[in-house]
Amino acid sequence: MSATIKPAATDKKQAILDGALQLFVDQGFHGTSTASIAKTAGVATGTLFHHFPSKEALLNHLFVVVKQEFADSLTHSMTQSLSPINDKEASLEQLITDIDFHTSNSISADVNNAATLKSSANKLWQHAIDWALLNPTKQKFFLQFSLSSDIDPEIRSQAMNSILHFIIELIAKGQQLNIIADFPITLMLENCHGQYLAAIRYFTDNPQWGHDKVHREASFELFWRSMKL
Amino acid sequence: MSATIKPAATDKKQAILDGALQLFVDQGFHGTSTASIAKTAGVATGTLFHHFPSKEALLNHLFVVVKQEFADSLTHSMTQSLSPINDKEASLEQLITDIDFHTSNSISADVNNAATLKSSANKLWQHAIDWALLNPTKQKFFLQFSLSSDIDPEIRSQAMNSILHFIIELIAKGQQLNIIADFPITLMLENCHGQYLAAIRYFTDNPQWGHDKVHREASFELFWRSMKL
DNA sequence: GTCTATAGAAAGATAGAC
DNA sequence: GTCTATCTTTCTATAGAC
Repeated sequence: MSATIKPAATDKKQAILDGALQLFVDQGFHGTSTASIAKTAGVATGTLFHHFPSKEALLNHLFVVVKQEFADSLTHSMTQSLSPINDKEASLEQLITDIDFHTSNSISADVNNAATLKSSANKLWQHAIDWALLNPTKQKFFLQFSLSSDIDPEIRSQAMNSILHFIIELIAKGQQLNIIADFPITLMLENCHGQYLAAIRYFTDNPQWGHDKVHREASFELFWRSMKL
Repeated sequence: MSATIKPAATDKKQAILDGALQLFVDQGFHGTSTASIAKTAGVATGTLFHHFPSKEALLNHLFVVVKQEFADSLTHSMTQSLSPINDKEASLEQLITDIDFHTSNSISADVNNAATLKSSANKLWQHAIDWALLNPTKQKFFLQFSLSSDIDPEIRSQAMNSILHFIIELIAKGQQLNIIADFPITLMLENCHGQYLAAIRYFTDNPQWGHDKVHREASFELFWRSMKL
């Protein structure tokens, strides 16, 4: 339901995940019965418990899947815009390594100044907002369940760290280059996350400004002003 | 009821509210049974439904009470630090009016420059963080239920607007005085809210920095850099 | 106002046929 | 893999004594 083009949910397991996502967002976890999930997905309750051992397992699996989808979208946009030269898969780790050890290279020369780093950060920021606007239900799912006690703590911290890890490293490198302010890094990470959540809440609450250049750029400027040196 | 010293919960209604707050935060709304609330409060289930017509009504009442307590604490701190001269009750509306129409007065002279406005904003920011640190359960309650579909939408928007209204006006006045950047005001409000949530999440997750001057000032600096012109 | 006892509905999960 | 049917537990809310 949420993706633009999809090879039809011949798979009933996917239909269960899709239905659960929508119902969990609308009614909460405990407010949604397994019977209603099965009905929405067009399957029987027995089928749901064939694919997932329990209701909790279904929620945790859904959380990991959606977080991974978001992370993949971000990393994909970064490798596209920052390392189009490399024929091998250009990972974020590689970008960071470039900045760290080869500050006179051609690639890192592109990012080793404030103006270009700001431009790169802007692209990443705008892409993250685009993803939220294209996936409003998944975005609401994050807002509701990222802090929820319904998610297994291990699953949550694991999913969170894997996604935010590359942002931590980027901030650290920006500080070493004297481009990013040198406040405590975990505080800056939390602040970065908080400003992102605020931005997507604003744009989903006010869809008319979602593609307005002034508002989109303003949301990035607010973010960048707090981060830059 | 909520202040530091409390006349003991002789009132069973208050005991129900206290127990519900703790259990809703720990287990979620639908994850908490009315029986467990009554047991925690040391009363019978019949007593709970004598004071509240339904479980939903209990949650909504709790939401309004806690939000109001937070708002009262903020407004009280502002009237103390900004208008100690006035013998009449110094309201926020009055402060804003002072800035607006009497820019050459003695009171408004205190705030009609960037340095003093920054100092006032800092006091407000630090007080808001202190409140969250002194009331960790209520702070978690906000994080979990401010966006939850379990709260009646009318109750929520009413409670939110009444609290954030004076911040909206302060930002608007700061913009008129060319002290605050003139991005769209509702975007700035949402950003302000997001940065506050990020800060209290950081300090509750890392209690060791809760009273560290460097970290506390850093959290304000991050906020102020994005807001100032 | 507060309690005990319970009604009536709905929940998560399972068994077994196909 | 998917279904129907059902078991057992737990839930919200009420009734009525004190």
